[in-house]
Amino acid sequence: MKATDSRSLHGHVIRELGKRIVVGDLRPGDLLPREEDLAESMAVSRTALREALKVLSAKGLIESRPRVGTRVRATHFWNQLDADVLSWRCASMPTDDFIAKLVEMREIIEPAAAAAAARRRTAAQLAKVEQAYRQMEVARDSEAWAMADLGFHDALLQATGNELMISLFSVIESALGMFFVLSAQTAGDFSYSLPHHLKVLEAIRRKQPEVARKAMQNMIADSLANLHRKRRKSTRKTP
Amino acid sequence: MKATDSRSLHGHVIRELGKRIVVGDLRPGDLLPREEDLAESMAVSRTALREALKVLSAKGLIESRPRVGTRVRATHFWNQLDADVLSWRCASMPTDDFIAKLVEMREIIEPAAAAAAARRRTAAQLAKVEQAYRQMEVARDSEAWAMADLGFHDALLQATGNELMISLFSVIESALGMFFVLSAQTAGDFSYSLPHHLKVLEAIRRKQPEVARKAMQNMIADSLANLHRKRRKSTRKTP
DNA sequence: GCTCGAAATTTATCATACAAACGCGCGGGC
DNA sequence: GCCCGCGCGTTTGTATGATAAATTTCGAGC
Repeated sequence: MKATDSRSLHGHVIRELGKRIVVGDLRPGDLLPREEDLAESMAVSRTALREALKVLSAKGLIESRPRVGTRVRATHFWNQLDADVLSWRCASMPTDDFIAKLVEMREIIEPAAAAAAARRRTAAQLAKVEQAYRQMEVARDSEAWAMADLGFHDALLQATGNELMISLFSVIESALGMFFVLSAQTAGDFSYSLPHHLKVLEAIRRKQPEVARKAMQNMIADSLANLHRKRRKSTRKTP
Repeated sequence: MKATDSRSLHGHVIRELGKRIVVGDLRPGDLLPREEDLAESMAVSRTALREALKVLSAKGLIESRPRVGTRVRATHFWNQLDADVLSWRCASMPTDDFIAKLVEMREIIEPAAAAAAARRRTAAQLAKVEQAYRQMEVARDSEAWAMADLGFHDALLQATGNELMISLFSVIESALGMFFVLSAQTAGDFSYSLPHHLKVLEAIRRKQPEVARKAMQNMIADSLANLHRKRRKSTRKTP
């Protein structure tokens, strides 16, 4: 996905205020300073500030009313699935709890996506998945493999033909990508996960939704177990 | 969820332009008129127009660059899960195809949510679900039942403790609500679906994730079958 | 023909002014 | 003494005009 352009001035304001809210520096119910004061304190014009406030308002983070001011809304109003909101949370809140929620979403989507792809894929879409798989087969270094793996999952998502699922997965995946570097998979891994990918591919080719779902579940389970094992072995960052 | 306030001036511009883009009146790649001209054609100041453009930009619908202008982005950049984008699609594109995609998402989320709720619910959260169920039991008119039903699903979602799931469901549900009036369930229905709700509740109480998932799947399947049956009987709006 | 630079156009940002909405307090009526 | 309504002040909403920055385009020079 795309995050708000931080280079532009109001983009910077969006990021700054958005982070402060998501992190909890500004808490729900809190009243922001007057626009004029806030603009001054961030060294931008009121115009630029207001453009930023409008965007944050669209993300459900704040609410402005004449005479009363701008206040932070309750968390249940936030667009939790917004790419920015998600990335701000990821950038600051390294609680395993939140990561677990992201992983849970991934575990829900991907098997369902595999099943949907198996049910509805066109010939062209299947070809794309097959091509991605072949690129995984011939991948030599871990970078090429990571790229091909990404392509496989993307092709699979496209084959579902459901743009809502595609969008959801893309958001979740990019958020997860901020924790687990994609190229973290070392050379030993693909000989490990390649058969899983093959099973998913075969199920999609044969249009067997439930088989595809199960295969994907197995793949995820293995991947997670692998990750945990590695995490335990390597430097433990968890307190 | 909350949609952008249409009463305010820039809110109106957001809705107007957003709809035009989502509907396809303005197609990806199209260049919008200059800000000054566009502002004039919509009878607002350039300030208000720009605030609207910023919001649409945050939703991924458009992209502005100096000297080049503002152009509609490709659909795969759109925040498909944005409440506004979804509602605009619903308000204009009554294709059964899109509804099917929404239903598919719901079918994916709810069983998973039921399972998660069964796995992690606290005592307080269980109490909320039970309370909602009891209100369904005593509901006499269809309006009260619809309200209680909504409460049940909400309590269940809350019990998952995953705000991402809550947000996703809320967005999908409100979009679906634009097609199927919630109170469409007539008196005959709840005696029908109440046992399903009870099974879900029981599974959550006993912390049996897979049982809860299956029960929810059954409930959805019945609900859909019921809907199709009714749709066929009543006036057919489909061409 | 190619390269580099100046110009023109459009968005980005700013400063200022006015309008509208709304809470708050004051004052009058009962 | 208490309630109701009206005016005032504050803050956001909108408008206007000007300037800066970016980037495409076109032309001049080699």
